[in-house]
Amino acid sequence: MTTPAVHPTRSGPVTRKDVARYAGVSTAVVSYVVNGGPKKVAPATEAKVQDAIRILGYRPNAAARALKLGSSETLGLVVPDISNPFFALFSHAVEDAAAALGYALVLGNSDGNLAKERRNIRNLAARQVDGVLLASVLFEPDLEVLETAEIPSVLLNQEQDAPGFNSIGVDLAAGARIAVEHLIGHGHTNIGLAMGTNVSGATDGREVGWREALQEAGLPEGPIVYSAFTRPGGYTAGQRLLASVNRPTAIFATSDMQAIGLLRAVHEAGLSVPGQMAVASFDGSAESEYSWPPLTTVEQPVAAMAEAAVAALVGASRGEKPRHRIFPTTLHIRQSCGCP
Amino acid sequence: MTTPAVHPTRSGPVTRKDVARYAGVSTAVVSYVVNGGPKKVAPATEAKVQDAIRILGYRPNAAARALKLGSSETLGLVVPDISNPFFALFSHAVEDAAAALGYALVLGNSDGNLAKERRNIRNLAARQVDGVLLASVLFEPDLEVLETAEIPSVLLNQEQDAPGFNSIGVDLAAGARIAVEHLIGHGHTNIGLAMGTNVSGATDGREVGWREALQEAGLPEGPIVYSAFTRPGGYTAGQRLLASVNRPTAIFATSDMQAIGLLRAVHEAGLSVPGQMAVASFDGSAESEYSWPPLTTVEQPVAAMAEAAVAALVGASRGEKPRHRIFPTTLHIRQSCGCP
DNA sequence: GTGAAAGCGCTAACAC
DNA sequence: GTGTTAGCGCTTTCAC
Repeated sequence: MTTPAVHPTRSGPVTRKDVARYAGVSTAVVSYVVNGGPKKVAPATEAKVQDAIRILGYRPNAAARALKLGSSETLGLVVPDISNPFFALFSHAVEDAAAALGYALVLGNSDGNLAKERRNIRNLAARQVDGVLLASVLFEPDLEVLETAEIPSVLLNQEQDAPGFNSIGVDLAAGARIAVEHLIGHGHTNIGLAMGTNVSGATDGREVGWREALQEAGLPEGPIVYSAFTRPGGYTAGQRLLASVNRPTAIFATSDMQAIGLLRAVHEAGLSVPGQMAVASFDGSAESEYSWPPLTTVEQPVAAMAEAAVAALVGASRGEKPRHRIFPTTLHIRQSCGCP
Repeated sequence: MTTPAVHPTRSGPVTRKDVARYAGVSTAVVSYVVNGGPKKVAPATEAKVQDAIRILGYRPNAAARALKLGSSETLGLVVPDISNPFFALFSHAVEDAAAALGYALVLGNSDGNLAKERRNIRNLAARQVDGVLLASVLFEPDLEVLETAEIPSVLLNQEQDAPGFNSIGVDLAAGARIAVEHLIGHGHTNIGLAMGTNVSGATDGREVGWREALQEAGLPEGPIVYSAFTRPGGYTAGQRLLASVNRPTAIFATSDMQAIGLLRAVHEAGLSVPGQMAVASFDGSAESEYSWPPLTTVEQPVAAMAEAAVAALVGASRGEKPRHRIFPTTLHIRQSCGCP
């Protein structure tokens, strides 16, 4: 319980000037106290100012500060869809990392729509955000908007290096490989792939990893089905995979959401998981732990990536060079693969 | 493909002054063009200005505008946890509604922590957001922070009216009632409740609705288990409900996430759903559609609520009175209840 | 240790 | 239809 703030009788918000007058000091001193610098203030004066601030209920005006300083202490995050659990998790981690550094986070959804993505970026730039984190709807993002926006940025979910840009991603191929190798370890010889589709035509690292693991084990390629990185996408992928002429006994899905959809298709077909169909997936979202059966999944180090992304942005305003960072994944073993 | 912007040779960002000089007009005219008012501009002049803007790559400085206007055209959203699918969905809807009105959305997670919730609100207030949407960690939110912040606000997930505040909620009791009535319609006479817990002690409307439906049907109350509104919470609730002396044949869970956790507990116990245990839940999140079996759930009109919340905030700055709005829910019938 | 004042980029009232 | 200008609240240099 703190003493309730007594509001000033005069109208309008309390400014630094009011505080100065009340405390009997200049506005500069109020600034020194509020910001802890750049000048020292006598303890007695400081106390007076603090009192005035509390009594008047003064809150600094961030817009004025942003105007003066040229920095809004705000970061922008543009994702295809915040209600995708992976991006929701990521957003949370980004918000944590940003808040720890005193930055607020402005959120924008692009809904898988390039025009909307661009609009979001431009909007953020106009709002003087100090940096933007972009999970593009494109596999190879449209760097021009970012360039003309002249704003520090980090490309998220980015496996390939984009020179001149900060980027962050996971080692998709390595992650897929450990998952598929694990499935192979369970004795499967026909392992299908439920591959999510990108807007671009480039081959996703997860497809590469799946293929590599199979090759190294001297196994033939199982059936591949391409569909969206979503629950419905996984559902139809599952249906098609189950209908394929050489039906696999195990499937690697490139996202947890696809795996969830796939699980539904498998259950509907009356097959048991992992008995008649083993499944492994990618992302490590919370949802994967409570599916039936719980999913064996390749976990992305979301918190670490978010921290690195925010750090890169904050570093960029200090003149640090853009760089490309790839994070390792870890296999989270649960029951869908056949482990007890 | 648009003509690439030619950047000015001089350093620093382009201001309205640069545009004015380049176009050979005054800064006022640039403002009139950019804002489409308040004065009319001759078509020829307007064209010149537009050209200058494009050529110089001018972007208005939102901080300056916010300072001048006293409005940042930004809304704040504080939720317990954006990675909770329900809040993720809600956030998306809020962002859509805000963007449609030209507002950006600043996101804050309170992580179920009251101190953090308060810090978020104060932070948003300092940033001159035009309003905050608060999904409090408390059942009866701490209105003092909001009051002293002197900022328009809407309380989300708020069943009860908080005089002087905008609030929005769903009719929890009615929603629970239709779900439980549906379960009763399937012939169940022993229906348990997996009730999520609030920080406050007030009785949740969903508990009321469950009880009412049972009473009206002349049925005895089934077992109740209280636990968190989460997947793990639902999981332990499920385990306890299954272990109860008079094990129910159907359970109503107060959130989809609880139901997902509950489903896992039921599956682990080797019971079939809905055969040996029927389930219905609350929220209508995307996850509920792809559980096994798909959940019969009470859907909240998230988009409508988000729009209303944003409208209330924008209305508040125009002097509209705060009001309390309750939205109806709809039962989404899938298979977990026993329907084919 | 403290204060006066310039100026960040923008809007809009007012003058022409 | 266009231009001039005061001032939004803040930071910080420079003088005291």
